[in-house]
Amino acid sequence: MASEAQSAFEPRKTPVQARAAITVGAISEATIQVLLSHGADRLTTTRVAERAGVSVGTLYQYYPNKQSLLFAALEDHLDKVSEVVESACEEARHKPLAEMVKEVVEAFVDAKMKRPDISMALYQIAADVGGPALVKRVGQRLQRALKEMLQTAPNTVSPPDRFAIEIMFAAMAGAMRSVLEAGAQPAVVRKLREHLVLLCQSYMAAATARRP
Amino acid sequence: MASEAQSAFEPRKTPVQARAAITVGAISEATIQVLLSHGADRLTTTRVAERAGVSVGTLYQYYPNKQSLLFAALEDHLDKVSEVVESACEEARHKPLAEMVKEVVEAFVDAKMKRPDISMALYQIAADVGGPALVKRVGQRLQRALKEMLQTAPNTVSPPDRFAIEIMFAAMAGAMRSVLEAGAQPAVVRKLREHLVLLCQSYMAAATARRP
Amino acid sequence: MASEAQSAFEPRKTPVQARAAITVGAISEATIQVLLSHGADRLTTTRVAERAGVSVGTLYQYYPNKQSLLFAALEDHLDKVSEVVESACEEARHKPLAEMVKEVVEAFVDAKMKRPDISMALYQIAADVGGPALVKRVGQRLQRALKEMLQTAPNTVSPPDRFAIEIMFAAMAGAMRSVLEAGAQPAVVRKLREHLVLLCQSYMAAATARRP
Amino acid sequence: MASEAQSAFEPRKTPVQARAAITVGAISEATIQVLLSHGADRLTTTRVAERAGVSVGTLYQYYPNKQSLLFAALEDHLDKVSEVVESACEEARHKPLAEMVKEVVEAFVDAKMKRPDISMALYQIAADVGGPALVKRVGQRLQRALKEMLQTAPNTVSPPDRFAIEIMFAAMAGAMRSVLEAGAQPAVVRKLREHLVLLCQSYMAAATARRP
DNA sequence: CATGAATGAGGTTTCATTCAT
DNA sequence: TATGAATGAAACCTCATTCAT
Repeated sequence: MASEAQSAFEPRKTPVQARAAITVGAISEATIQVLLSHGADRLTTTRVAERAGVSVGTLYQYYPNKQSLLFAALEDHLDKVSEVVESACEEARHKPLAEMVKEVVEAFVDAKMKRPDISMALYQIAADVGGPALVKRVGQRLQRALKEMLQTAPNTVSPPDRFAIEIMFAAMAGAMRSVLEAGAQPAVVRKLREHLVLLCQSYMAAATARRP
Repeated sequence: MASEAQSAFEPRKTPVQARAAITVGAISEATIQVLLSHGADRLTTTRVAERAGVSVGTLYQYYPNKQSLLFAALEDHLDKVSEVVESACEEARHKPLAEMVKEVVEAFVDAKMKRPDISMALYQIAADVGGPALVKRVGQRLQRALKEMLQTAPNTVSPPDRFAIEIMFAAMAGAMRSVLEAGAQPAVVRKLREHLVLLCQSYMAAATARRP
Repeated sequence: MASEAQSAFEPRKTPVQARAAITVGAISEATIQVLLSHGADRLTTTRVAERAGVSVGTLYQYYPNKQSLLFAALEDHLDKVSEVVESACEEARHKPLAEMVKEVVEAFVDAKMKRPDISMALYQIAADVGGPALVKRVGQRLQRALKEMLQTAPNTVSPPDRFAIEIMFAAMAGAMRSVLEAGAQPAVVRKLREHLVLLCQSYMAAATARRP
Repeated sequence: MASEAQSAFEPRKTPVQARAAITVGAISEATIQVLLSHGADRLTTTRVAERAGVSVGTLYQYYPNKQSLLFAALEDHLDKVSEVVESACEEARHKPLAEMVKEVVEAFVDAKMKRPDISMALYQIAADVGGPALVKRVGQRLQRALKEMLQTAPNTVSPPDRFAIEIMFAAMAGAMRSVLEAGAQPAVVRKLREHLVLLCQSYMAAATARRP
């Protein structure tokens, strides 16, 4: 059901020769580079190909159109972040609620802020490329991981519901975006980390029914 | 033929200027309409002019370029929201912290969700048009209002600092964006309102030092 | 019912200013010129615009795409030929059958061979541009004219039926095409004229039931 | 490994050559298939190769370029039709004129209408691929066969001249094309057969000087 | 002032063809 | 010989912006 909506974005062919795999990697890398150095509206397929050291034609052998190229870049990034957060969720199971939240939030912030430039660059294109749909999909994946983790919290009668988790997730994402767009100074990022932990802890605590 | 029947008490607005105001309004309105009906990437200056019932040339007499057109639309929207929130801040002074937060958050949500279509449409263009800078400017205005309000909270040793307010603001914005992009069903919006109140209240409480 | 199938080919706007009318004429003319001088596969929209002394953008103000440009050229030509044949049909009413056929066939040949270069050039594009559909439409118009003329033939019990007329028409067109593609030497064209008259006369006579 | 188990009596075709023949056949077939399923302007060499189950590279080992590919398809078709008509001409020698014409015309119509889809598909490419020249060559071959046949007609002083034959041939071709492009309904094709016989008979009769 | 025709740089995309593996 | 990845010229088309009327 997701595939039909985005078939126009799916990569065109899977490389079978070694050379092809290298080419795809180079194009993918170049997409980010161009996004960073020229900005979203000066990103042209020709420029990306140039930067990747291939011809435009080659680019179009692997991506059916410009959107799919950007879509893939966004997807890659979100997948990486997702994996990190999912791992954190698994690691934190059965720990006290506050601990859980702390570890997951810190993992999220660290993953997103590892390459602030890329994170920011991708905000530029998200709107044009079906970003919201993609974010939603990834969000659901993470929310499931969060939910399962929270169910293992000790001394809990009923953990926060789906919606609370969704809100928390969106709130974090919003705060990070705001900081990124303000320049993401390391000192600020450190404070953000602390504050988001506090914010999420207090919200989760408020949304959880505890055993007396 | 331009100044017939003009009372001496009316503001010194010549018919020409009055017509100009109408034209600007129409263009501004048309910008949103086109954004809604065609999407950001099919918004052309010609189309906007058409929709507004004027010629492109006329459009360019009021806006130096396309960006300024979009920028103005975004600014308008943010200004309206700001005003609402600022009023709420003034009204809520000296009330208990939880009350304060509740009233302001609800005002914010209501203002933003009054025309969900417009809010969403503007997300599409924010990235291309210096949105972040504008949001930052408006954000600072609101944060000042919030800060001043919070300083009047009773039984408080030290109110939340600038950064906490900023985070809270960004978190709210992020959560609202998420709900908007998911379709903004009225029922969901109601739940959002409640949850954001809870989120902000618990966060503000955690970030405030209280008198024992 | 014809318009829906070809809406993509219809001109984009009707010129309202005098300048625009000149422009459209120039583009139309240039289309034929380029077709003659470069051939169908070297006809590019840029080249046509160049030849017309305007920019590509201007061309696209009046024709939504390349096809519509070629379609218009073909339509123009067929319309002109149609008018000539229709007039001939009206003039020839009530004359003896052989006379009728002679006059109409000669009118057709003359109209088509007036600018053999254009006729030939258009064969090149007919296939790509929905030519058959257009030819069919024009054909029906002419067949109606022929039919009405034939009904006025003296000493006739029943004139040739629709199908015979259609065949005759297609046969003439085929023979002319063949001669055009062979170079359309004037001497050959003269012989063609005579032979087509003979062919059509004998076929029509054979397909007509006469009063004894 | 290329020459195992080869009987001394079989033609000196190495397996490699045999495979080549199969490949060429497959490509040729694929060309028509693609023409039918995608249309002339979406026929690409890669697509043809894919359909034939070989790689583009292989295609280019048998055909120096795209044109030659299409040219070969057209030539094949015309050759098949020619053979049929030539046989009919030989069979019909010495029969009465009307009989001759009837048999040849019917053979022609049947040959062309055996695979109406292929006939139509080839119209699409004829213009781009030197069709006229090819048609002329094939036409001359058939006209010679027709002429020789007509010279054997009994009770004839002078048979129709070259030009009359050419015209008749082109007229038939035109009429068939028209019917094909209108859909080639079987019932229509049957009527076409009858009418073309009539048309050609009456024209040939008119163009022949008979013994009194 | 308004109009809308004209501009043209520049973007996306295709596809015949080549050649290293 | 077969493969299919790579090439890149060249086509189509858009749209922000200008300026004569």
